[in-house]
Amino acid sequence: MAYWLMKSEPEAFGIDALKARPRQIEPWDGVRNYLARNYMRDRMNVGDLAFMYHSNCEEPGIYGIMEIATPAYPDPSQFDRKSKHYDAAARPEEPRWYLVDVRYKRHLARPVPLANLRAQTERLKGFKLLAPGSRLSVMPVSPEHWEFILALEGTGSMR
DNA sequence: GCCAACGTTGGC
DNA sequence: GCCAACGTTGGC
Repeated sequence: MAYWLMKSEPEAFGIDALKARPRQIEPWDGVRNYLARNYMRDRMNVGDLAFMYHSNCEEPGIYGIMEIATPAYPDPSQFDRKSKHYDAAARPEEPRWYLVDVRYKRHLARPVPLANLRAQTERLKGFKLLAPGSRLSVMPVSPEHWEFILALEGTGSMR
């Protein structure tokens, strides 16, 4: 089993919205970055776990845990002219963008803010989220980093 | 194939 | 709202 981190803007779709879905499942659509796509399409498996990271908000950080609920399949929004994720270059017989469905697992008891992650330069060495200028919206998390971040969950502010 | 221009991301 | 970093586009 592998671990992941997936970013979302909570104003658009956050952990609360995922929990509120009827089956607590949602397609993770709109990813338009090739590396992020490749992670979903080629390396994710059903049952993998992912942190939900909230970006572009008052307190960026990790807020919840999701489970990968489906294998990757073509993102329907690429073919939808009315979608803001529409891609005129994508054709059904040759899809360009893929997604997975995610299922709500739980909220973190206490969110782990980005600032707290940044303070852990030693233990989180190599974590892609903390790489300068990193904007990847889907990235792998090593088992060691996953466990360490979960250990931060209950600790509140690290300051 | 280079690279400048452009659009987007996302912390602050 | 600012702006730095990054990915993509398109002219040449």
